[in-house]
Amino acid sequence: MTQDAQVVTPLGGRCRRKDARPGELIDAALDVFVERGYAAARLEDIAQRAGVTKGTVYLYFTDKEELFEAVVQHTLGGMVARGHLIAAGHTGRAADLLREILGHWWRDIVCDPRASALPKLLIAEACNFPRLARAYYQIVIEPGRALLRDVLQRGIERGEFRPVAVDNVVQFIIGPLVYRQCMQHSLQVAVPGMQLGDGDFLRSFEEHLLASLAPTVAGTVAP
Amino acid sequence: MTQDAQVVTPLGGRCRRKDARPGELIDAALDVFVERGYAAARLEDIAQRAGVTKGTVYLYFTDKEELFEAVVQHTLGGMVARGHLIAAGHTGRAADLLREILGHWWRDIVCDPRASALPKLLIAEACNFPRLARAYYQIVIEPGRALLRDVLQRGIERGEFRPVAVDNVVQFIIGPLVYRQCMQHSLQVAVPGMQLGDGDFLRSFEEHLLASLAPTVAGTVAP
Amino acid sequence: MTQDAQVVTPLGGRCRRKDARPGELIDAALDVFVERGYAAARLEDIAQRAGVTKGTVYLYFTDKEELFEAVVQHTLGGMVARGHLIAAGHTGRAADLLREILGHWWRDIVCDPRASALPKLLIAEACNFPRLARAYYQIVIEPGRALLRDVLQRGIERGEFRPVAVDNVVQFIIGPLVYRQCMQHSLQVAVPGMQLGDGDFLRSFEEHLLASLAPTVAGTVAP
Amino acid sequence: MTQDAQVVTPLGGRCRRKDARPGELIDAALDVFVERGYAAARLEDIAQRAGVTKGTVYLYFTDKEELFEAVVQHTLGGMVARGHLIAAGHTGRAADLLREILGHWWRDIVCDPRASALPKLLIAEACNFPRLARAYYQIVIEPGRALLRDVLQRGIERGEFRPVAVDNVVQFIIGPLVYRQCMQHSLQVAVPGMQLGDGDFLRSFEEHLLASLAPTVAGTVAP
DNA sequence: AATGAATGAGTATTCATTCAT
DNA sequence: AATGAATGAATACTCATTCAT
Repeated sequence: MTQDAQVVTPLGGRCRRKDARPGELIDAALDVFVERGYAAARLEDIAQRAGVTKGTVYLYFTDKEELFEAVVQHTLGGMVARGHLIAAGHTGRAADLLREILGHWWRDIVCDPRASALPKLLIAEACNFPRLARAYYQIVIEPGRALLRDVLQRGIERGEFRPVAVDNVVQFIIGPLVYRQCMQHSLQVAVPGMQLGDGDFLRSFEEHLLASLAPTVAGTVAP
Repeated sequence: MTQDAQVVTPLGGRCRRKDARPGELIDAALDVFVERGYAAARLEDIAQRAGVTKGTVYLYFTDKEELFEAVVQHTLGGMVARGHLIAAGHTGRAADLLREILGHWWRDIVCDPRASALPKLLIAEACNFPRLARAYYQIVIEPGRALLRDVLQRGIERGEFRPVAVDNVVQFIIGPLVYRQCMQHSLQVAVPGMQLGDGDFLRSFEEHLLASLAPTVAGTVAP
Repeated sequence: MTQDAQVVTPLGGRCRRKDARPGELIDAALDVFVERGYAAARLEDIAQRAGVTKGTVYLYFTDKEELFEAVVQHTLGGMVARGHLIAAGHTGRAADLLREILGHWWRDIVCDPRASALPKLLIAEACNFPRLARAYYQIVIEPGRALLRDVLQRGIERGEFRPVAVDNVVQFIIGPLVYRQCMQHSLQVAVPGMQLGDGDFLRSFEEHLLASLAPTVAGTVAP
Repeated sequence: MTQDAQVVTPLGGRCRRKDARPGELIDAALDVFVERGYAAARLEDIAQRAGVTKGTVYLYFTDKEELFEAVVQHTLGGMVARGHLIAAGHTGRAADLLREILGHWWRDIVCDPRASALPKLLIAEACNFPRLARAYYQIVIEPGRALLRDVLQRGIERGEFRPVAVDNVVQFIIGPLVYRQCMQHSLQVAVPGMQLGDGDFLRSFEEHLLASLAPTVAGTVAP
């Protein structure tokens, strides 16, 4: 009853009640899982970061595994929609679309300290959480690839890009960005001076990709 | 001959193999670390797979952590050194040198089901074992980057490559390969049908890089 | 009343006794340490004797060593303090004060089968637990010596005692009592018939000390 | 065969052969047992200090317990004989005999870093090695007490000492010296600045005892 | 006689999970 | 709904002991 004071939040904002708890726990858990990895993450740390005690976690999640899965599922949701919307509404040049998609990836995910952390988690735990791995594959990876495949194919069909092995090039696009995300949340934390390229990474990367995709006048590329 | 007497142990039980043991333990440890992850790997399992008991591990390594370091050092330490040798002895075109280095990386690491697993391990555990992360950085990452930087710079100086932001391009080279290695040991294990590109990945990648690096006749690249 | 609800636990199982637990654990630990010695004392035995399980010990003490320190502090910490209080409030003859202090030592420590066991423990483990040894020195030994030093000095200044080498005589006072305590918990346990003097030890000891400290008419003491 | 070089020692002294081994091991073991206590003493350290390897210890002693018992038995031997010889041959004043005995105890045992260490060991381990405790009692303690008892009784009979409770006074003589020996090998090792009296301990002690034993002219001792 | 590689039982410590309040 | 005291299974590490050489 005395607690009701909390429900009436002075700022009129979101009040701390049981409805908010799962989200707060998921938030806190994401942080800790990312920092420590699944095995080393302690329920007590997660609870503390969410401002509750260990026991409370079990009111919302049956065990650590379920919490982990909820964290991933919840964080995954926001990562997909945008790309498809962008592609669907785009009518201009394929290069511009590619740039736009990369720009969004960069700003919304790579630069977001929370969103950028998921790949590391999934790479580390996929074998122990195959169900999660499959969800991630279906929700993030396959749609993401399809998106990039479409862009490349569109560009090739229009003669904007040279004909390349689309599925492979998709990996060349995904690889450097995911690699960077992983490093941000692993080695770079442990090795203080470590750099991940020399500034303006996104611009460099766009240029790199478009240079590679540019149609050649003659077959001058590779011997 | 003298060695054979030791290797072919008549009795399955205790046998003296002081010279061979560290290697056998490192081998077994690599397997178990890759399968289970560092934290979940039990010293007893590692020992058992090496055909010894727990205690024996501590005759050769002071720690679980030291064993892990030995695994990394032993598995990848030599690889980068070999790359530098190749580069040092190379006098031909930078593109050929790049191809040669990528070929070695591909065949000796990416295609080796054990060596290819280490980046995933390191990414997963770097935050919890900073000492290990720093060792990996010094043994593998920094030398590897330096190697690729040299190749690129050599190509640019000779006019074989266009002038690019070297440190970034190094990441574009490393990214797709490490990403592939990570996938091989995580999602691909959990998602049966998952593909990592459509065949001839290495050839595609070489072509992709060289196309991007090729000097442009005019500024035709990107607006 | 509110406390009683906790103390009388209806179910033998889990009950919350946060306030009482540390004391119960210290009690149990003293027993086990005395019986087995520090190294041979198993945390599990201590826990069991306190009616809890292993894990519970770690809710209250970070370490076996810290538990040991708590045992020493709790068992002897108050005793010396009491001695100082007695000395501070004493205005009569030094001999009487000395008798009073010895009486307390005798009744509260030598005759307490648990408190009397600590010197033996400390003597046995000091080399392996220097931190503990230093704590014991500061909590028990140095204050105890200071107390006796004061009494002797007071007696000498007042002419009640002859002038003696105070620091040495302090050892002559401590020695027989600590020696007796050690024997009670070692040889006397193993050698059934062993005697530690012939009754009325305390009275004898007081007389012995006061006879030695008595001022001499002439220098008749030693040739 | 090449080893024979060891047998022919250049200095003509005691050569290292199997006959000497047990003694060397006992020597080394005494050191380590005293430093660490029985439980914390590692067979490997003992072996190393004796210049052999762990396995060798088991050629001479069936296990750690037997080695410990051998150490104590062996060291005990030297501690008894002298005192009795002195007493047997003494015809002068009891005080002089007491002084002589204390002097020998002081110089041969208290000041000998090896011999002085036994009491600590036995006090610490008597409960776990009752057989040893009984041996120590019979070989050292009881004869030692008897010796002191005789001296005191002789002094009392001759009127050199006042009539005291002999068995108690024996403890007052033994206590400070044994206490000192224990401290030398325990707290004093761990607490660097610790002092055990202020110099000339032996002289002080003799004086202290003789002052206490001196016959009183009148009943001036204690009320 | 000596070695030292190998063993494996034993224990302090951690942490996910439970449940009385 | 929330707490936090209590649990107990799990594991890294130590060291006395064995035995093939």
